[in-house]
Amino acid sequence: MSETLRAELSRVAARLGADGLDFVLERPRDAGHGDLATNLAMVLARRDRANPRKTAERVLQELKLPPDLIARTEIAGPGFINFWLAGTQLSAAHRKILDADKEYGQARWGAGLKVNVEFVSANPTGPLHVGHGRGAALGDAIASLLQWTGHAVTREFYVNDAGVQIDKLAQSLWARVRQEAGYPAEIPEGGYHGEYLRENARQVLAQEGRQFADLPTEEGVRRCRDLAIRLQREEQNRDLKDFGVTFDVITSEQTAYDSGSVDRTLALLASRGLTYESEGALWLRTTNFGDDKDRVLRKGDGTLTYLAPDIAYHVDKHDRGFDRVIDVWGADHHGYIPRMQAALAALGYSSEFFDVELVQLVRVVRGGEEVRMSKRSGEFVTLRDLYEEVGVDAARYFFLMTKGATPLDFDVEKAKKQTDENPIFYVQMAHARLNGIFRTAQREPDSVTGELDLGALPALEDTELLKKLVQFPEIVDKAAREREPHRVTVYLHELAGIVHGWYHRTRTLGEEASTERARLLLARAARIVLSNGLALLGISAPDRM
RNA sequence: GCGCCCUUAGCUCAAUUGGAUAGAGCAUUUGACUACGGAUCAAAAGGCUGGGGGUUCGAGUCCCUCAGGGCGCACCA
Repeated sequence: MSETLRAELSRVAARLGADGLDFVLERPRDAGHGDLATNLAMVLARRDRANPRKTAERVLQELKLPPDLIARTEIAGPGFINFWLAGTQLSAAHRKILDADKEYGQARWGAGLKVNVEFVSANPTGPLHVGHGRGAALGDAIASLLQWTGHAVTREFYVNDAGVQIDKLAQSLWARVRQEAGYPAEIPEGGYHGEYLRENARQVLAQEGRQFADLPTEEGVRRCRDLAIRLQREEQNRDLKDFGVTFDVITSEQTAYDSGSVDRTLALLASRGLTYESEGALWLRTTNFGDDKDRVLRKGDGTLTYLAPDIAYHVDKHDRGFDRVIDVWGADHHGYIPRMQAALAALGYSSEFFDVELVQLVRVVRGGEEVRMSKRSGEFVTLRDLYEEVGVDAARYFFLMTKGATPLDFDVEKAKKQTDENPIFYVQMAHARLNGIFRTAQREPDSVTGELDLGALPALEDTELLKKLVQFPEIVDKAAREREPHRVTVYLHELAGIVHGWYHRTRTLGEEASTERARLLLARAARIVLSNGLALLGISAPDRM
């Protein structure tokens, strides 16, 4: 509907001698300013150094609008032109909700684009903590948003199963195995002290037999390496699965070494003249591409830095045919972005290819006090601790309430409360209440069909609700473009507020037949939007609570 | 010292990416249950958007500057 209006406004702009003028047509913040508003007259007036309100009058004179599109216009404020949509537009929009049903809110503008969303990618050295949880909720929701807008999405997890931290892990597990078998042993310097490795050690002894602890150190550590990675990965996968997050592809750093992909990438960079030797190390000329210093790929001792396999990994994603690659990283890695961008630019990839979404730190708070320790990990609060206490729905909702770039205080007490202090119940209850209407009426929501008769909806609340529902696709669209799932969360909370108010002040069952039918149609549409929005965020929409 | 992010109501956060009178929830005060779920609703109060300057019809949003907080500044990952 807004496309028609936009086209007509462009035509008028051209006619007034301003072809291709950049103006905005948008839904005003304030409902009192109409359904759509444009600043066209103000932009025109600036160019002509004219009075914007006078210009607005001229625009309105030129504007030819079909009466079934726009019911009313006005000139307001400094020169805005406000439009009120005709009722036929609203009932048509309502029909779209029922027709699309579970797919309402989806769009196709991303069709043909292959997108890789890589998130969590925790080191396999311990349980996932709450920060990973935020990354998981955010990455999963971004992936869903991109799917909803037509993109072909792959959810990917990258395992750093090579490098020194894995050596430490192997040595730590081996030490725990020896301890469990009754031998004196110490966790090495910089090793992992968490309780979970004791559990793993017991598992290993149970699986492999007690004589495992008597292996020569070298062999014991070597076998502990594989065992530790496998056990940690299995646990992480369980934690994620129970959190409602699954991955399409899991890529291992070690595999990149083994397959020669790292060597090929180094050769590729060298063949393009992007590397040089200095002070015994191999450097990448990232400064030519916006980084503030060149970066080491191979250290003086002959081993590779983390950057080398990481570039290889992104080359691999490129070679797999992705048009866009989105990495969700912890904010503490932000300093790493320029060098990765520089490396990929050096390889000639489009600047649109690679993008990073940063997730800021999560502080877990209980009654105003920061919680630092988990019984399990001994160092940090695990993701599982968190969602087992507050529930998966509440955890995901809280993670998606704010944008990832702002630090988050996760208040455990608040998320647990089944009261009005907890926004997740507010939204879910709106859905459950709507369902309650159908339950009381003993009708399936899907059985209420037909055209929405606006004349049978006398209350202001009816129109307010309908207009809010119709905004949903726009919200999804924006959230997907900006990669900001919290826009959906905020919208759902607002919608829930409108649903509660509508429910409280109007009645459905027992009203005059035409009104009852119209309100049931409205309730069905609201139920669809709430349920779709929650589904998008990976949160359940209960029929009763 | 340099770089990035953040700073909005007492608290936790929004604000259609430069739009009109900066909005919600919680907390506070007041009111509403013989009606589809009161886990709700309605109302009041709460703001120099950290301070200062600039850009323009118009700034929470862009630029400069200062202050406070976080995170980076590796031949760690």
